Amino acid sequence: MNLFEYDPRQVELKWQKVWAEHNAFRAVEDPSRPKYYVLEMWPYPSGTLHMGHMRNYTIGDAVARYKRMCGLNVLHPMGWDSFGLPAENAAIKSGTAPREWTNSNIAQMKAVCERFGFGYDWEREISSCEPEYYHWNQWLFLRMLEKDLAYRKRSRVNWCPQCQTVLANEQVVGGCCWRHETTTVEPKEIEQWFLRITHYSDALLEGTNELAEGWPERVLMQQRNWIGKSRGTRVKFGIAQMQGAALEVFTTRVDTIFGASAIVLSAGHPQLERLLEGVPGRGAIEGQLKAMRQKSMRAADIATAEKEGFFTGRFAVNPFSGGNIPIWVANFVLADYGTGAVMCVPAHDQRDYEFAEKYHLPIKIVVQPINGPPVRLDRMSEASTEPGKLVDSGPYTGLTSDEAIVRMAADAKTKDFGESETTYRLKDWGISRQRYWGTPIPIVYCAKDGVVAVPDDQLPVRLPENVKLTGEGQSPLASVPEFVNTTCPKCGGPARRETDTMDTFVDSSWYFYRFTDPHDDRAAFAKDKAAYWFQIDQYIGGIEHAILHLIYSRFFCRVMHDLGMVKENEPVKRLFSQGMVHKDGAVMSKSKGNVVGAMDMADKYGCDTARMYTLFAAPPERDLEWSEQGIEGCSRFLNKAYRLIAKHADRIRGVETDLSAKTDFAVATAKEKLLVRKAHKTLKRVTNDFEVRWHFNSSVALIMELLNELQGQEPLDVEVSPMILKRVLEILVLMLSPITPHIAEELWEKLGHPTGLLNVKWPAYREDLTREEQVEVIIQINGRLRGKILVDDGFSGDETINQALKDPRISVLIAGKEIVKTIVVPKKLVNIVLR
RNA sequence: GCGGAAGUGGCGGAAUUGGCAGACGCGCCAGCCUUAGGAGCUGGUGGCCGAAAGGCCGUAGGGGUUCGAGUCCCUUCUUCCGCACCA
Repeated sequence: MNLFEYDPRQVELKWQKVWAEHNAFRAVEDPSRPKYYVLEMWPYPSGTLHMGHMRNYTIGDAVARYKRMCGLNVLHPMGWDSFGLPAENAAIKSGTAPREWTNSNIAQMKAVCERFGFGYDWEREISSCEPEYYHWNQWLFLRMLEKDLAYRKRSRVNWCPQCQTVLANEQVVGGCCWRHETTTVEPKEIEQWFLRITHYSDALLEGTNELAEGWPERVLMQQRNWIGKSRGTRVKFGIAQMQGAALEVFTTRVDTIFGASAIVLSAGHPQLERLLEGVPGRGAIEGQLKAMRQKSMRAADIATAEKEGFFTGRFAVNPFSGGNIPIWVANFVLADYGTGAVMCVPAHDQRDYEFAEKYHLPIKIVVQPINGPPVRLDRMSEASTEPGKLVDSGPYTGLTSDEAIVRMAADAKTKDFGESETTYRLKDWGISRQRYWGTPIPIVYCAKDGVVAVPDDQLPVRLPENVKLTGEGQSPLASVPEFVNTTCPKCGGPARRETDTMDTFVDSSWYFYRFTDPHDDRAAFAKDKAAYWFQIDQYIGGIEHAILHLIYSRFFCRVMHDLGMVKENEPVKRLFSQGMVHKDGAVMSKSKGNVVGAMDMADKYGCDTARMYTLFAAPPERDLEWSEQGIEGCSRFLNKAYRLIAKHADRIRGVETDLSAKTDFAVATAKEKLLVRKAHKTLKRVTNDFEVRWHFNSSVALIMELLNELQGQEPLDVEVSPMILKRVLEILVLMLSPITPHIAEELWEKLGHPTGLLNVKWPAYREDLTREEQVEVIIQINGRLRGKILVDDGFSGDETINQALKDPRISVLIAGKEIVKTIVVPKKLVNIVLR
């Protein structure tokens, strides 16, 4: 083989073998060393991987390798989020058992990860569909049950007719299934298991402030939005001619209650049936109600739908004013927020205003601005929503909105018709799924003892294999008698197992803890191991998990904290969301048919090239357009680097270098100084890119520049000592090593280091070696570039100005003009302001 | 509608703290080498004027602050993302 020819495949296999032999990426707890836990979100094993998937892991691996070089004890594990619908769907379609299908996909994906040389500690590999893992899902569920954080209730759920299962609120997007965007979610009433995430509503909200330093603002914003905390007042309205009956409304603006001209209920309000009893014209009203309920199904146009409503025939009594106002039903009131009923104050709420205009409800102004002209009914074209001073509001007239809200809530409380209240949009997390391929919920139903938890020593409740999957009807497990029929742990009598399985988001809510102690068969994880590795120093994943996965994970962390299992309140210190990979202008995806296969790229260019291009094509947070021509550039670069080092290898191989030794610049040639400065300047900026900026695209560009400089200074065996050349090339190779680790190892060896890169430190740049003896200073006249001069590095401002004024070109331009002032930025520029 | 991010050559992008706009790469042009090139090497490549030196214009549009603005402020437009009757 030609020694000057770079053969990626051969180089990559060679070094992957060496790493494997040395267990190079095994992480071991070591309290004497600082740790660094870097994690990419574990993937669902869907089969082959394309370059869109690889970006995440490439970023993570570069960071892990860099941190390792900096001397940190790095934990960088990988596992498989291997429960979930696709395996089951594949089974229905092709008859392959879900476990078989899943494990074959895992094998494929692992092969890609290995092919790309990602430095994972494979001894810590976990897979959520294995009983060794889901055992602890069940165990955690039982702990939550004990703490009343898991409970069962009959409730209306979001049912996806395609998935044939229940969806969490988070899995409903615009009224449709998150996985079937054209399938409208239907409401259905069934018994469900819930996790009481709302117990932590405030904690999770408060926690976002603590995360502000390390998490992207938009993720925190989405989470705050999702929690949707709102302070207001709950007020009970009596109902005319119905003794003892009452309707509750929730409002943030109780100060406007004297302006209420109706109570408006959602079409799904539970009290509607009762209200309509004995109302004249009931039949017609129920017809309207039915029509509205059907219409509200069509979720797509809920947002844009015009406000519609009808009068129920009943009146409510305003507890503050004693006045009677009509009770309406309208499509713009949400059933599952607040109390599902609102007071309609047209003058001070835009929606109410529009509604009142349409149905000619009275509009009464009860709040006037503190500053500015008063609002007048005859000039009103929209609601006046600003707080102000109350008018026409009985005993509260004259108070400010803020004062009134406090006073009214207190009065309502005293007179027992309301109180101040905080509501959240966040709902408890329904985890029951009528599916097979998930964690069995460890519960038994006994005729005598009712709902009974499976005792810890009977865990895991194993998912039976060889289950016939049809995709129809209810939970597949219900049709497996060996599974369903069991004995009650309490009384020993016959009992039935719960046949629903857990939402797979349960699996991913705590998996990162399992990585700290992946094979523990007595506990989910050992407390001291988790304590050593946690928090996750850097978590990397797609923005699509901004709400679901990340808020559930935060919830689980808090639960485990309260169970005394972990120290921290938040599992993830820093979160990074990488951009998506596009091809031909669209996100790379199997369904769009624009995927670039990861293995194909590794075969064609080598994985180092593919990794490098992934980092080079765009900064990591931005979307990246994959270009076949673009990757060629990286391929060329690595070839050039290889050739250059191979060419000079003989001359420098045996030379001793010491990267920390002081270079004696006094005897250095101009060429040597130039190369050393370029190397250290590059090193300084690349270090900064890795430490703070995370702009690996710029790191790659800088390394390319350094190579260009080396090439430009050929012949490098003239006026460059072997020692200096070797040192510069070493810096180049070390900077490459987190990005393109295989070729870096190979080149490191060529430079005369037989023991590999695994224990080599990231080089420290030396500030003194980045400095030039002379610096170029630009000269501006009136802010326009008019010349450049070289000045000594140590020059003062005055000396610089003097030299600038002496410059022949400048002196011509300023001749005969008056210098108003000069601005000097040392080592950068002089600006001479004329006239 | 509300909130957020962004807009720089033919393309991906660089410019770290208000200080040489376009680094680096792709593409393109010219040359060298070669039996050959989807290899390698050298040079050029924002627009306009000019033989050149050089000049003018230029970071979505308009305005402002400043000696100096891609960067800060105001405003308009466009794109992407999030929320979308949350009472």
